[in-house]
Amino acid sequence: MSVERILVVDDEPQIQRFLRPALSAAGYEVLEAMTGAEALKAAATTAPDLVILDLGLPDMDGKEVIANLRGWSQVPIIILSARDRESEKIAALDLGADDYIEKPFGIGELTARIRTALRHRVQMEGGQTQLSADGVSIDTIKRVVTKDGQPLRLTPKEYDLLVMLAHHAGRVVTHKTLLTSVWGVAHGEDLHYLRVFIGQLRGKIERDPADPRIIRTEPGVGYRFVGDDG
Amino acid sequence: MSVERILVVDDEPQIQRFLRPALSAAGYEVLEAMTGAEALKAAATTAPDLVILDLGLPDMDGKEVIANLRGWSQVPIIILSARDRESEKIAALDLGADDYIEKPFGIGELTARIRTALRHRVQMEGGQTQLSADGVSIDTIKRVVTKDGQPLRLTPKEYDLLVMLAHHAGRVVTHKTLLTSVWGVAHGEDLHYLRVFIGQLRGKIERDPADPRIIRTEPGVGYRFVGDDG
DNA sequence: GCGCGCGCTGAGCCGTCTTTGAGGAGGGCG
DNA sequence: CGCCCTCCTCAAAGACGGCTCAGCGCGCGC
Repeated sequence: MSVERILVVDDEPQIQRFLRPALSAAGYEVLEAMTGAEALKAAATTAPDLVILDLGLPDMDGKEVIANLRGWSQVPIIILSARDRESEKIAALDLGADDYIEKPFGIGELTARIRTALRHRVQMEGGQTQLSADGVSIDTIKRVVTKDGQPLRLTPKEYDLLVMLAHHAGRVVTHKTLLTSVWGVAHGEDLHYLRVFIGQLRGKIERDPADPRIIRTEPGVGYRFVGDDG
Repeated sequence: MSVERILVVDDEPQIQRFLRPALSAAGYEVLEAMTGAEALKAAATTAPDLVILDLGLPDMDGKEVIANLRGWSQVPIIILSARDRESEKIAALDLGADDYIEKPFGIGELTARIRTALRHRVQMEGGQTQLSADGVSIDTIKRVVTKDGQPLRLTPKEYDLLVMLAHHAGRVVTHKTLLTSVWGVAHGEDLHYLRVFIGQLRGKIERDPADPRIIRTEPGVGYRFVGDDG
């Protein structure tokens, strides 16, 4: 397993200064966000393995952040909060948070709860760097896509879209997940973008774009990348 | 979802007297055990959906119970404890417990954490084999339904309906439950939708749609998904 | 300035899914 | 036996989602 990446969302610098070295020492890579908007953007662009979220953010309610994240991502979320009102806890957990820790807390407990949350995560083949399907192969390290050995010219958006789909090979990726990760959280509803770019991608990678084998449409839900193993 | 069964392991009668009515009121079926040995036996024989475990047991250390359970079961475990030593929490979580709640606690928080833990279980089960019945198998992670190995084309509503029924395999799901979960609360009375779509589903998954084996009609009540195990 | 590649937007067409309606089979009960 | 309630089937409309194409704007290199 490669190093897990944790997004820490907190507007208090002292918390960041406390958590960053502690989590680094525990072997995690730490990403930071100070506001809810930053957090959503970072979650979409960097796809962290876990999110630690302070409920008290300057720009939006932490509960909104949870709800937005859960609209398109299954990433584990651990809430940190100084508020110990039971209704807050219940609301956050029912919105989809995975754990809720009250301040003050010990770093040992936090890392133990992080390990627990990461255990829950459904095992996926995220670390793949080489994928292939029907003559098309993707090398995410070289950032090169070839079809029958010939290199293909893909635009940045086309490439991001293809990689996102390929990382979830065999599974359906919802419209919202694709839009959020490729275009950003602000475009989670712009379905039309997706249709146009899927069309362009198919034109480049499919043998017969009218009968797509690699990128299948799942009506009303999203798209599915079908790899060589089915 | 059928009624989830929760095993409460605690040797203090007042805790049992407190939890039993509270959990029953929240819609769960409560099983009880007073000792670690009883708990392990009960877990093995009744296969509860979740275990609530007090660390302070008379006959053995709660941590042993966790370790033993984890040797053969993935059932979610929530620890209750009056001991708030951080090392206890860390040890329990790293042994495989899913959550750790300190006494005293609110019943609202407990049920919220129960819901969270049960949510995880559904995710994990989805990753496993998933249900099969009479040649039809459903994989909710890939979102694929196959019949005798051949993938089936199901529309979104058909798929939602089938998954809803399969999640409650062996039990009757009422018309109203199906309608509100697939079509939304506004269509809780549109029984006709259900009849049409059940008909379409049977046409696709049953060997003989006129003599349905997988989706049985329960006249006046609802429908029942019958899995391979009965 | 000019051309080009890329991303975004709008319009139109098409196929499928959903909804709706009508008609008929089966079973319980007076 | 005949009525009525529940359930099933079939078919057609309309709505919706999906695909394609054409065009515009922007930034970059020449």
